Amino acid sequence: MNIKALNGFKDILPGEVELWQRLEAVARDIFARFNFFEIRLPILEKTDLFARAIGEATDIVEKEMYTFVDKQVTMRPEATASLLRAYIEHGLHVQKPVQRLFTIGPMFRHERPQKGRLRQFHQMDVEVLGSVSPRVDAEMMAMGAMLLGELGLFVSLELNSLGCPVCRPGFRTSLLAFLDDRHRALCDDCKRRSATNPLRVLDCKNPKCREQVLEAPSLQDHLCADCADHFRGVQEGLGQLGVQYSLNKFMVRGLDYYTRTTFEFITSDLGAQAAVGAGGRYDGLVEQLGGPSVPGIGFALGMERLVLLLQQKEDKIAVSGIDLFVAAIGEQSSRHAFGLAHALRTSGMRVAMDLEGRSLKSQMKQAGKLGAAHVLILGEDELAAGKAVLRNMATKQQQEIVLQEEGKMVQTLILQLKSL
RNA sequence: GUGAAUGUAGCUCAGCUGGUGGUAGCACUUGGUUGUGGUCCAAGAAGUCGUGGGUUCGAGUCCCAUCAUUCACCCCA
Repeated sequence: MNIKALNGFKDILPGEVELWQRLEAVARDIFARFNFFEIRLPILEKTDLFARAIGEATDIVEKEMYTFVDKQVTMRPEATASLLRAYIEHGLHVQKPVQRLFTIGPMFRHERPQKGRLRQFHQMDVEVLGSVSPRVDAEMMAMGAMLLGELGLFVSLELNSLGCPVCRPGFRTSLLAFLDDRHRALCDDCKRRSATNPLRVLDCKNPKCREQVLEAPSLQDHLCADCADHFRGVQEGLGQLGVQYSLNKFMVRGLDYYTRTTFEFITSDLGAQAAVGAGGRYDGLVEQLGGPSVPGIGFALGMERLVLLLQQKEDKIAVSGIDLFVAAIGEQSSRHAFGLAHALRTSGMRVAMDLEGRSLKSQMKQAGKLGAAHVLILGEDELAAGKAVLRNMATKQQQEIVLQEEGKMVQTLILQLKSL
């Protein structure tokens, strides 16, 4: 019986995990600069939460959720629903009129895995609740762009406005009329979509549909006065902050809750999984979930996809080395070194030693691989003479050190490591 | 859920029209240096050739099934 990880579930091993740590460190730094606070959320929620937030008719809810049917609970397929549930449950709108929150963690969707798409994947999710200001929208995108920029990634930003419950029905009607005229020319999926979710036809990848849809009415032309004002404000803000973007009238969202601003960070380097980050405004959602009437906007970054891009850059991540390797020869020395290494670690140093009784040569090799700055060699001869040899691995300089009682020895070594 | 490709050492891969599993690279262990790393050299260890059937004197190689992986569709971050 050979047990392997589940299809679509991955181990992140040493060597790759450093990239994840760097990604998270950069992200946390930038989120802090923009005054966002972390919130940690459970992975399991009532199934109903996702059905109501994401939309009963979406693919995610219809066929991709990991649900314990008997318990009516589901492993979260995205973060926004859980975050809003917590926001409402704890009355966060009362504590602050505008809440800026982020969360980082695994999400679960039962899809067929492929490049940049796993069944357990990780997102960094950022949300602002309580503001309708178009500057917030612009700021969110600027923050995303800054994050990607500081990671050294070149990703483009696409922007659209989906309108609101006031203007979208009108657009829908004219879109439906347009699609009806060309029903025959559409692919089978789009024939179905015309009935269920006509907006989706706009971003069908089938070339035939794309051609048909080129002349389709544009959402941007059907916005009501308020939405048009808002959309103008967003673009003005982006311009002021120097964020590069392009308008894409065909971009719609797969989740039902989006209104007005939607955007995607897109790369051409990941095959079919072009979106490394996406989000938008969801002004009615909090209320729809039983909370106060509070507007919101958020976006999520796909961490696997960002890590793939970082790997493609092939920047070598310097593995942070250790301070000291204690090399001992013989049982007596090894016993002495065992205690000394522990004392050094207690005082805050990164220390390694070999516990397998290997040759000095082998121990030196290990020290080299671990990136040890120094090696303390404790041989039988040295021990007998009450001494040890300290070697600087970079300069190859060595110097003798008189062995002392452990506490003093630690002090001496800390000083010597700086000077040698 | 649909389609295609691929499964040989821990990893990356050779292995032609069936004839004893590789002086292959990386990684690992040991040695060259009786006690000194990164380079170099040598040796060593490591495999039910995904699994199960079939064809054949003989299958890693051909056929069937099955499982897994990958890419794409779909969907999405």
